[in-house]
Amino acid sequence: MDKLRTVRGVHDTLPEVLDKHNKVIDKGLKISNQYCYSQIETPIFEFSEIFIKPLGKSSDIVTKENYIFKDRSDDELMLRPEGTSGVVRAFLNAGLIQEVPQRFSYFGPMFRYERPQKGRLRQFKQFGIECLGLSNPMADVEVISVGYDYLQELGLINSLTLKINTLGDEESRLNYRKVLIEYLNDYKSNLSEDSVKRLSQNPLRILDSKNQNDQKILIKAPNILDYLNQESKDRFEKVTEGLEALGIDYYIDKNLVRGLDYYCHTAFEFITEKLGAQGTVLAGGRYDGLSKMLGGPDIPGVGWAAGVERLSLMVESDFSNKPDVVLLGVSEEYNTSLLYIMKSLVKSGLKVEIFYTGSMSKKFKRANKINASFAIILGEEEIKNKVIKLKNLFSGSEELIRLETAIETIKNFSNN
RNA sequence: GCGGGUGUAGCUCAGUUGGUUAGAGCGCGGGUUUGUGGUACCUGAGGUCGCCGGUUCGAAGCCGGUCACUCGCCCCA
Repeated sequence: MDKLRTVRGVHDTLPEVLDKHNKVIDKGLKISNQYCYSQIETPIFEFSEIFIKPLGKSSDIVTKENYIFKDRSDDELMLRPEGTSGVVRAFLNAGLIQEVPQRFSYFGPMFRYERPQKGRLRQFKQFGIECLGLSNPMADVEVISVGYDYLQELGLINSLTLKINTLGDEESRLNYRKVLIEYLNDYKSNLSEDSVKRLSQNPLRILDSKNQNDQKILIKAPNILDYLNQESKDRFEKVTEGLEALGIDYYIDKNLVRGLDYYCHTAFEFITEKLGAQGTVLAGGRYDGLSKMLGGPDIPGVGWAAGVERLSLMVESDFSNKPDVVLLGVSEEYNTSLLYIMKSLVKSGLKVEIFYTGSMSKKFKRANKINASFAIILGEEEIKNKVIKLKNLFSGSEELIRLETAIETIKNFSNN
């Protein structure tokens, strides 16, 4: 039995759960399509630089969560840990910079070698959108708005809150970084071990430390919003004004920083209390530098990604695969005829299941169990008279009628 | 990668201070009903007690390791 298991953090998805995933994805495709985002699909692995350069060499995703391997041509490849880099690479590759803006949606599996938890898997699905070629702050608002509508459509918006922040442009960030380091250096001996490490590598990430002592120190830390240059400040104001104009509630979390190098300006997260430690359900931001990091021209972009499994955990399921009609023969010798009948029913658009084995009693019990509405019964009498017996499983009434008549009856019923 | 919890039948769980053939409910199979269901009753199958090792006359229960899940940290969707 032991060898039959899946590898750690990688799960089978059984029909009932997969149905939820698909609904989550379908809603995303539908909403984003209305906003004229077109679906794109990119490979689940790429040359590893495609991810390493934009995400940052020191990022956790690259240093300890990567699935990097060499193929038989000795190329260093990486299973994708996120979708944005691949989409931008594909966009550049296809020469679509001639026609900006471009709006894309995508979904598919991502891979991160992390310690599994509820809502955190090593193979998980993301649905995301990317808007490329627009530096206008209204594009940020548009993208957040698509996310908002999406979560609303899923019926989840009331259990979520939107946090936003700005990381500013490069100049603002460098200025802020300098004062932050100066401030934190005074408390270096009191900071958590992780934060001391980050002080030299990626000081901004100290801001979202959950360590209580770190938090205390951070209360009086300089605020990034005070170190934005005029341009970055104006930009952020336009974004928040835009959200207000659309009636999208948000709160500014000055400590919200994204872990990936490619982010700048707007960063946002929709979070919930309902999933424990993995509360981020949809998150993204602006990544104007990404295209250049990949070796392309300077193309601005904004986007977000949503965790399909996490959203599914919050979504109600009404999965069923119940047939409109079940077919059962008095004995096994009628199964061939039933298969023939099945074809006509399927062609009429009905869902059908045949019960091949068991006694009549067993077959009816099974029909009840799966909640079928009708049964078509075939036996000696029916064959002789070239009819079928149609039984309404709710009322219990039966009639001997022609197959065509039965199809009409069933169709009328299931259309109501 | 770090720390805590859990691991008995397909599912939810009992299993008394270590002591014969490890239990229940639900579900599953067969039957009461050889052309008729949802109820009821009868009956059957299914467990190397996560895995490996140790302690013991004897381990599902104690000890060590390991694997998986879970909660938190880290990080993120």
